[in-house]
Amino acid sequence: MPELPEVETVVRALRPQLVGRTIQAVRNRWPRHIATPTLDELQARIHGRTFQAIERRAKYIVCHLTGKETLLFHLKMTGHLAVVSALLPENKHSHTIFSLNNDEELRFTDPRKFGRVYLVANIDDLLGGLGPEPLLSDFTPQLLRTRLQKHKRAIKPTLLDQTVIAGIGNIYADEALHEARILPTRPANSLILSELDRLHHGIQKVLRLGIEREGASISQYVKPDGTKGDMQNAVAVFRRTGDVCYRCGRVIERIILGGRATHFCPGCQV
DNA sequence: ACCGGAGCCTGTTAGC
DNA sequence: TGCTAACAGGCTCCGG
Repeated sequence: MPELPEVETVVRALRPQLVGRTIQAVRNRWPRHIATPTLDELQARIHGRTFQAIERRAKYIVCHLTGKETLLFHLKMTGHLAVVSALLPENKHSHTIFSLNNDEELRFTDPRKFGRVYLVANIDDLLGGLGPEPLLSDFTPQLLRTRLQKHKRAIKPTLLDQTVIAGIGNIYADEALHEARILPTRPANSLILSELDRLHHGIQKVLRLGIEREGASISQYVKPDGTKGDMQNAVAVFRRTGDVCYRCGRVIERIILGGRATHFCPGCQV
């Protein structure tokens, strides 16, 4: 399930393969894969454009093209992007394929069909409502406090709200709360200053660890080259239900919170 | 304004 | 063992 570290890993892999390449054609075998505009308009607007820069914003992959167009991808649950030889046999779930000017193709494959392609002239239309990037310097404990004070619902689903903080998903929310020793059921606006400091530190620590380990290959996620990340071997609580906490020895529990599986240690998270 | 739940999807897993 | 039903969850939309 690609979250900030997984998407960052994908961006870092794709960047040297795509920057400077020109899109010659687009093929699509499932029209709803393209969220905006229509397939016809996408093809008309994208033909002949060159990748100038590729970056990540929240869980979006943002490709700046010549002509002030921006191509974006969201992998959602099972999306996979890779640059491969045009001779490689196609996967039946490769819904949208971009032919490049070097006998390679950028293929967006997604069995679950949650992922989407966007082409926009103004990225703020799509990204304007997102919360701050948790690894940038302007994300301070004070900013975290300001963002969380507005919400009285549980801290775990609040961390998943992309308008509050951008990029955190189910794995890293559970991991950050464990790192910070905070129960996921705590109301977001109930955290005291010392807890906010720990949570700020915990969020950054687990996200940086996830990037360093090139993502968590839990369920479907693999890197663009098809190999696994390593973060699944470094989680403290996620899907460790029934195992002992490395920090205090109590048994990890699993509850449903905000409709999401939530893993925590009842011994050291309060 | 805020919040919880449904819906989107299909491969994988759990349970009978 | 083999089948079916439940589950997985990021995000948007809708209704309370």
